[in-house]
Amino acid sequence: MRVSRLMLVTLRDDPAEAEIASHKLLLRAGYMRRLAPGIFAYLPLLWRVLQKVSAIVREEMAAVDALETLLPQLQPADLWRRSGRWDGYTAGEGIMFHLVDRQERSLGLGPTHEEVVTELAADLLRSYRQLPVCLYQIQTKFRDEIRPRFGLMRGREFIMKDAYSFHADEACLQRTYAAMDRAYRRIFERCGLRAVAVEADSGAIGGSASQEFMVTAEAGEDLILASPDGRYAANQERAVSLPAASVPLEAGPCRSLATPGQSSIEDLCTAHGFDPTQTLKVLLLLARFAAAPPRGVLVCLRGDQQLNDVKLANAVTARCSDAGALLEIVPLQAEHLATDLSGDAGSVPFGFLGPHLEDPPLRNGDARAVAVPLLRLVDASAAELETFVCGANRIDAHLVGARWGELCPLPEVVDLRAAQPGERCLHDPSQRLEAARGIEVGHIFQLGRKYSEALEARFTNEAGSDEALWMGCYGIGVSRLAQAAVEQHHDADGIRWPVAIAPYTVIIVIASSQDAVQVALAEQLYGRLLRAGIDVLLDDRPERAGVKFKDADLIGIPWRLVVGRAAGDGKVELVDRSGGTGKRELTADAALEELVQSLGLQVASP
RNA sequence: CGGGGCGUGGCGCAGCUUGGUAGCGCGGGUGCUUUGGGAGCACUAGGUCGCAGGUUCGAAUCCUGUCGCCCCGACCA
Repeated sequence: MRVSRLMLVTLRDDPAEAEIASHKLLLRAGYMRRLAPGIFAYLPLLWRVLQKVSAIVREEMAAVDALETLLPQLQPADLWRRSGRWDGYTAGEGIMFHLVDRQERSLGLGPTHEEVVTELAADLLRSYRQLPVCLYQIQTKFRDEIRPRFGLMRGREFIMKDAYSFHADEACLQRTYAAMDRAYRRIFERCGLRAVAVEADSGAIGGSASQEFMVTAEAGEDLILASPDGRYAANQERAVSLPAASVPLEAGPCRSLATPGQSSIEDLCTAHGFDPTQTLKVLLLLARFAAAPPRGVLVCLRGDQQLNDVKLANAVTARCSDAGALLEIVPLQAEHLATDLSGDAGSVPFGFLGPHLEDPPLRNGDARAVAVPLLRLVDASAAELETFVCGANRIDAHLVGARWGELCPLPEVVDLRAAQPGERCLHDPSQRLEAARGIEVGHIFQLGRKYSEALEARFTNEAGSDEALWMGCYGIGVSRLAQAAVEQHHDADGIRWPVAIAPYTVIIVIASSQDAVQVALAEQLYGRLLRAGIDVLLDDRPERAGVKFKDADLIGIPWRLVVGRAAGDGKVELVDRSGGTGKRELTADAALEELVQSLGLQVASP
């Protein structure tokens, strides 16, 4: 391709709309344009990158016998109602774009395809003899993100590869899951990305095991915690660790302590010389559901620990399975008691809560007081305390030396604390978690039978009886991956694409387009590279050399061939954009030979 | 949705405090010169200052409302 015909528009200044390097560069270098928040036009250069990524994905999917397909993006609401996800995906902070058609039918614009593909499986898969199968597609997904950000990092319309596998039993699912894990590692490696696999929360997709693939980059939205020995890595949402040991509280009977105005752990410890690890943090929260009234949740953590919202949401969801989708969990405020629970706002001593807080007495319609049970959970860090300091459930008072069992029964113990960098690992307490930031570019799940049971996707097993399919699903954010690559591969001058996903592999720069000798040699090289099957750009624009060098650096073509002063002697310069071999003057043939060889191709004769 | 910031030629910005009818850099076009790291000179096209009200003799500037965009939080490939 000739640059003069490429519709290349590069910008000298950083666009005001972009914050992070990759977003700025993709805009500046003419790869994309924003149409609306989270909605982008992929310009020809970027489309080539996306095609190259897709080609690698297709090869690796083929290698694990996945079948490419293309599923509908307009999806009937009924299908989503049957899986139980319609409300969660459309109401409240749901992310599904949805609409009503002229026949008054509700439709959603596909944010993901578990429902559609499971419906297909229910129709097509009847016998264990057909299993396992894996379908995938590379397609635009629509998600009404609460806050689109950073260009392609979090778009409302983006390209995703999503794959779904179906199995006769869990062991088979696990084999495919493992094969996908390996395929994903190959994909990211072939794309030239440094990526790490981490244990992950399954989120709204559901299912059991899941693993994310993170491209490490400072601009990443996720925090990864990993052990130095490489044996453990997890998203902080999911990560587990050993908290620091607590400082034992001096022995003695449980006593009351006046703590006027000391409603925070910090105030309490400062005033009385307690260590935060000796205290109990008691949080009163309100969980809202799609299909049930709100419910109060009482959570106990050790005073120095932080609540992990994701773990809590999972715990609440698991214990309120008939309440419909969990919409949100918010700190319970005094006004909630009256408005959401019809309770008495004065009855809860906020700031001085203890685990023995009674269920809030509520006024029913007939004015009789009824106690609505709180969902009570305790984190292991708090459950392990022999004695502790906690709120007395009276304003301006705490208890010192309280014990589980004496004060109140120990609530259900659940892991609810946020692991932090520097904490000891479970698998080897001599290892301490290290933090890194990452961009999630892939996520694989063992879904189990969640969708197949809901949508009655059943098959006949070897024994002749009917059973629900086992499922897995596997996603890669193709457009996000492209931007993540830029985030990981750029310098002060512009993008430095890995060769495998660069829009073009080589750019021939004619230093002086007025020089007939240079033009002739450049054209000859251009033809030979084209014939060798190399993706080559010829910068034939009547610009000064400096402009072309700047643009070549900015758009990030891995190899630059400069046809300049030495063209008369048949010599050119070969420049490696990643800086590997620097700038060298070679004969045209030698340069071509080297290029072709480094790219593993056959040289074409003049 | 809550908190913060910003809307001025295609892009990046100044002007607004203290109202007087719009400016700089880049980019576009034409010509001459230049020609290996975003050239110089000259000429030129292009903006009802997000929108709507209001105050005023007069509004980019002051007031009210409204819309849009960006950043921080909930969301996720």
